Amino acid sequence: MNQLENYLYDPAKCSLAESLYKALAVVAEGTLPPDIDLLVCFKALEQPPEKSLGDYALPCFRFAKALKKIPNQMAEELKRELDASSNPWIGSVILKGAFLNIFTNQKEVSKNIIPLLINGEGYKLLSSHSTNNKTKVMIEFSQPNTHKEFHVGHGRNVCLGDSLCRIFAYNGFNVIPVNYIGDEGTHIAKCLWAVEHYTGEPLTEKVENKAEWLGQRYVEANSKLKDADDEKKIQYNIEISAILKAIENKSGKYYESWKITRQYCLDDFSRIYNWLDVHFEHYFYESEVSVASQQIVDEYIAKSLFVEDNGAFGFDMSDKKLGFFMARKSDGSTPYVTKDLALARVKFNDFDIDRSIYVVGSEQIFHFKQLFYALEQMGFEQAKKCYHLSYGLVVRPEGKMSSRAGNSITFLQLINIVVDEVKIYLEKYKDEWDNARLEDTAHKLAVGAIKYGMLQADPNKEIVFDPKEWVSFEGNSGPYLMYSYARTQSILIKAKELGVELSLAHLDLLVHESERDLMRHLYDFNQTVLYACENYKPSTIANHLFFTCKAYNRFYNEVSVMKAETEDLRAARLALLNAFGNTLKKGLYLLGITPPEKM
RNA sequence: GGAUUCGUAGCUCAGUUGGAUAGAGCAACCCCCUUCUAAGGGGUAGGUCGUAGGUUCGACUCCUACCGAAUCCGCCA
Repeated sequence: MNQLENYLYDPAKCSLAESLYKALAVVAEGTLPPDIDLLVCFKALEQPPEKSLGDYALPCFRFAKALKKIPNQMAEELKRELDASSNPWIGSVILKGAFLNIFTNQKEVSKNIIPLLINGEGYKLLSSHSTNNKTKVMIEFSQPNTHKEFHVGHGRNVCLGDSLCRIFAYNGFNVIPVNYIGDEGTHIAKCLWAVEHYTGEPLTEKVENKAEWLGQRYVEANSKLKDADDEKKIQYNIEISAILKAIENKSGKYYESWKITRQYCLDDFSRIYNWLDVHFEHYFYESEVSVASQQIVDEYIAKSLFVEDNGAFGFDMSDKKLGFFMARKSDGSTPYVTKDLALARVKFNDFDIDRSIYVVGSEQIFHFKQLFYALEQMGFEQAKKCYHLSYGLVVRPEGKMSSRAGNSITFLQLINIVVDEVKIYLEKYKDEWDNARLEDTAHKLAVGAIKYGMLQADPNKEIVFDPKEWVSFEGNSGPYLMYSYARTQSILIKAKELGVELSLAHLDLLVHESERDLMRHLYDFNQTVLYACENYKPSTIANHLFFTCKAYNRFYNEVSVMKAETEDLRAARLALLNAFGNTLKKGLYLLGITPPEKM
């Protein structure tokens, strides 16, 4: 049984796998080939393409081949053995060609799943994994640059990273969420340069959104530079370079201005994270690691791992088709990749982590290949446990989003668009609810709409940002899932008013097709979260929840809970409803979403 | 030239690690609120899974080539 240790969240499949293994041994007359073990049996059990076919499907081709039998005959013999196994999970086994379709014993399923989802034990099955408990995983995400716009693309990163943290924690890992703020570099010098030389009005207390204002100055600086003729360009770059130096030397008026403006931006980030209910355990800052990164370069020049090339220093990786990893520019400053080396060392040494995950856009795939290879060559064992979760850009229907083209949308603008739309829907409650409740519900709905929109797509696909779709709350959307949740709560409230209690005594009455289907979706929840964790894909949870909600809403329409035919059936349906509500809430939590109780 | 991702219905996307007849949501058309929230449910229509080969009992899934879209590859992060 120890082979299936990691799969105990699915007792039915584990049990079926054992019966299958025994059945195979009988069919093989004692000697099974070594490549057929319990795990192979477990993985051979699949889901049929249609639920009317059964709960588990077993294609027999592979076993037939291994035991040198005809597939159809193999299936027949296995059916005979499974029928004789008296496994309580097996309802019936249907033979169809070389496929065996297994219907589980519904009584056993409902008995083993619904109580666990009601008392919460079902959600702890993955977290008890002992290996994961000992593994410290640092997940770095968000990494915003100060003095730059925080646009919707940055929002996708935050949603992804935060959800990943929750998913890893659910799977029992020791998770450390960290941020890495880009508070140093040319972009800041450019911003301050524009403020100093080319802005009519200085930054005062009167400016309402200071971070946004600074972001606009950065954009301004870029267009100024782009439009300048060659002579001007040289002059501008000298001015910018001087500002950069001043900041790095930590003295003078630009340093003072950096401190103040930097804080404005950090405050702005905090507001966004709070609104999103995203929290970090630790913040790293680029400005903290620049000194260490210079030392690293010296250290590895001395060890002759880094070599000089055209006045710059770096690591020649051309034999690995990774080009030249530049660690020090010819002017002596360090590019961001070098700071990543220094930061990785801090993570490994000071935080003693086992795994390191970087949530960064797909345009940096090449850089992370270089970085991980460099870390490996520098002797860090953990380099093998580094993973770059890359994700696609957020683009506009007409193409790439860019500040210059005037089609970029800041994350705050998105928030406002969605909040406004949500409030229109909530108008129906304006006489019933006080303002605080209206605001709170609007906030939850807007967060859910945005996060679901960001997470429902596969990470490495681009998201086409169309504002119209982000405020459409029908079908596959965050509000649809939250609405499904609210529907469970209103029934539970009604039940409470009437003094009706749920009961686990008559779960075997849940035989309606919509009930069976919903139960199956609940049963698959843990499997989905495990898959999402192993593949770094919150999107699979989002999709599974969507289909679970579809099953629930069908159930909702096809049968009545409170007006069930008998009291026993009503109590059983309340239990199923409760199990669904809990699971949906837990699933939404893993996406970073808190649903309102009523909407 | 090198690295990487994507191509599935008119549009936006799923497809649980190679399984059976390809799945949703928008948009279109038709039904269902005196019944637990219609931000809901059901139905109709819509497909040569970019193209061509290969691997095998079986390929949207894996391999190769090509076509198309995008990103990155020494002084921006």
